[in-house]
Amino acid sequence: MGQRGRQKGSVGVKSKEAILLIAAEEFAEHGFHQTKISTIVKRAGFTQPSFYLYFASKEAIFQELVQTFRKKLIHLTKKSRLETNLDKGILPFRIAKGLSEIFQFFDNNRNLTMIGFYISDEAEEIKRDMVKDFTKSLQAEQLDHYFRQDLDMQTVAECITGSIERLTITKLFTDKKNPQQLANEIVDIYLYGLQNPETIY
Amino acid sequence: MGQRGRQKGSVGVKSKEAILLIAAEEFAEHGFHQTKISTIVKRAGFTQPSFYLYFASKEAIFQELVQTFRKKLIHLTKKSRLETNLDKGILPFRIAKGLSEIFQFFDNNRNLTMIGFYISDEAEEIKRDMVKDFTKSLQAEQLDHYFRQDLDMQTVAECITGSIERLTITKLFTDKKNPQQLANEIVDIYLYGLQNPETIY
Amino acid sequence: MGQRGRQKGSVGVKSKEAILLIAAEEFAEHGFHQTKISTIVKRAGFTQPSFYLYFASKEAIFQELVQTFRKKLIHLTKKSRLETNLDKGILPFRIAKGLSEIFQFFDNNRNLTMIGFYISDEAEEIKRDMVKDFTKSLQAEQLDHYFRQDLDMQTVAECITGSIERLTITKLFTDKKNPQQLANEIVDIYLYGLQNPETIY
Amino acid sequence: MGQRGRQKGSVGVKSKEAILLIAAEEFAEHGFHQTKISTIVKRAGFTQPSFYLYFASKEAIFQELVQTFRKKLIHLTKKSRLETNLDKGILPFRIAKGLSEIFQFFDNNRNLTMIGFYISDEAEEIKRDMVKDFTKSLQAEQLDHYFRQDLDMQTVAECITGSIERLTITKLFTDKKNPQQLANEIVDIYLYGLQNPETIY
DNA sequence: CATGAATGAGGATTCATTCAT
DNA sequence: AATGAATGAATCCTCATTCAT
Repeated sequence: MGQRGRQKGSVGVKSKEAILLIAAEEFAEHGFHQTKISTIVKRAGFTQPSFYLYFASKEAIFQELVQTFRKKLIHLTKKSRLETNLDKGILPFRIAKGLSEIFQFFDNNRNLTMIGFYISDEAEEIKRDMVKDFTKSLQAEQLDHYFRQDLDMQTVAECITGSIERLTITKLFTDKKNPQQLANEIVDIYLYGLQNPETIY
Repeated sequence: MGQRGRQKGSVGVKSKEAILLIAAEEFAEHGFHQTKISTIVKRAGFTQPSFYLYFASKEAIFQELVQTFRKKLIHLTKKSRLETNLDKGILPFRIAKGLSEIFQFFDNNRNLTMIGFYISDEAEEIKRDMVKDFTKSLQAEQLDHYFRQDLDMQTVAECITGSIERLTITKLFTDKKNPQQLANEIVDIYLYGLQNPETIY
Repeated sequence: MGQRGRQKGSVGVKSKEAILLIAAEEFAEHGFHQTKISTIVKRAGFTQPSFYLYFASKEAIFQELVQTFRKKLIHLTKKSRLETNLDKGILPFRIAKGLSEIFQFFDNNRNLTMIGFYISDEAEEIKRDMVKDFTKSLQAEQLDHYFRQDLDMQTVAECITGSIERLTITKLFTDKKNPQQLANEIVDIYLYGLQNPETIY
Repeated sequence: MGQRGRQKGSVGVKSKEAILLIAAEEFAEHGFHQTKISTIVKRAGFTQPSFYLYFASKEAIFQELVQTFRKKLIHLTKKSRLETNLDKGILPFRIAKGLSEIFQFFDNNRNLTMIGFYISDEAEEIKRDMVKDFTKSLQAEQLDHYFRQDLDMQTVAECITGSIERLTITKLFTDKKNPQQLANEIVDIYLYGLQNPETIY
């Protein structure tokens, strides 16, 4: 049991990765319950027992995909923060870059994103982490008086996260807009608001 | 079969509603696949065949709940539009009222909302309708120069919808904020943006 | 789950009993692991799901059989003790009667005995209880000086239990000797020993 | 296939014996069906195919262990008989010695005994042989008038075998009594019986 | 209006065993 | 002498659904 998945040869590694790849497709398209191991395995050119050579259960492979997504996302966040510290660019550009990277990452990992950000039970937790992260950044800028003092930055973070969530599905994954565009638009909307500055009330 | 659902007797109606109520709870909490008819029926104090007296299948009862949600939401939207036309109040207030009513509706119909807005396959379509609706309103105000001319109002509508989606789950259903508060905050954020107006770059 | 097996109608009860009966045969003949639910159910004229209408699992039905055996055996023991107290007959006769009843019970419940006394994991425990019971009786007689003072009555009880175990398989279940005969022989052997009283060393 | 088991190299022999040793442990503890080749092989530090280098199947290795037990037991019996013939000691001592040797053998080969005497299908046959052996000896002594004439010596042999069976499990393998003690007690019980010789009825 | 009883169809998982190297 | 990789063949179990009453 603990032995599972510790193959050393390259053939086994490849088989495992082939299964993971197809599993990601299946889970992304059909969700957890409607995805059948038999289908995954058949598509990968194996028989059912082979699956259990590499994964302990259906839950296990799903978790592996979720964790992969999560780790990559965390890595992205960390990297982003480091760069941010060094970066001397102006604020909107910096924010846009961060968002753009997220969209880019989602775009490059569509199946994984579907699984980790939408389908899995951990999706909520993952988003919570994202919100936490956003909140911290936003609050920092708020302290620096870049942002309005009267806003609840956690609510703002939730809003932005929700916007990302939606735009990813409706614009990014439908190939209607690219990561950069989406990032720019979000920044534009959230930074300056809808109100026409020329209109006076 | 053609007979199904045409019960007129009050006993049957009550039974059906009891089942619907519990089904909503179960679907909302466990999702479609993990909800078992046996559980619903047991909780409602019936036996399995009784279920099929009122609903053609598991899909059917789920659909019935989704449609109930959808109709109510459409009704809300229509009512809102009618009132809006008559309403002569200033814009932010009017928008906030519309949002508040949505949140209020979600709050009053938590299980139904979970099902129709989050769990069902139609959720996407329902949100699309909501986005369409928002887009129309936003574009109207844009034409009236209340809103900035350079914004893609469909994207804005997606953003707002995503924000509602998230805040409903994280703030409304956790009883952290009430409908009015959430509506006000959204309006505040989207209308005026994050940028501190006093800070000049 | 907790509901399983609580059928009220007589048909269900009969079905359950039919399954139990055949299951006893199968388990007795093939042991736990080699007994297949599919076989039991097929022989009983049902399909697999019906099995789970009455029993939670393969383990569950096996346990039910074991417990039935155990309860019956305990009941026998208790009854035997009560009668013993009233009985004023001479000792050997009383012992023989008790043993005879055990053999009779085993003979009347061959499959159940195979399961509870030989196959199940609880067999050891059941025998331990039997040994405990015998030990108590034997020690009582020892205190009354009917039996030799220098014997470890627990060992004697183990010996008798082992003898019963073996004779049941080799003589009783092969129809070579009947319960009464076996009981008498055991009494004769254990009470008076092998040694020829006429031979002097 | 024809090659199997004919290894001459010392490495192979050692590997085979290592596997046999561990297999004995596993079979003794978990029985035939619950013992997994994968476990045996893992514990022995090999991979599954290596197993089939030495044994044709799971049944085969089990049989090998059973046969080892059986041969050793037969050897013991033969030796015992030879010695017996030469032995001029008095009867009870001789019998006790024989029993003691059996218990000693069981004690020295616990796993093998569990397998051959309790778990295997051949256990019955092996016990039958033991009974046959005992019967012959007992009948010889009966002819010599050392034992009572009115006893069915085969039944006695069954009883003794059952007693051995039980005491081995409950007293010997639990380290509560040693081979010599057990042998003496059995002789004492079976030879002289339970009845208090001083009590007259 | 309601139920006791039963099932069709499928899906995850296990394990002994083998092939190619 | 040994192994990485793979599989055939089962087996338990679940759940929506239906039939006869």
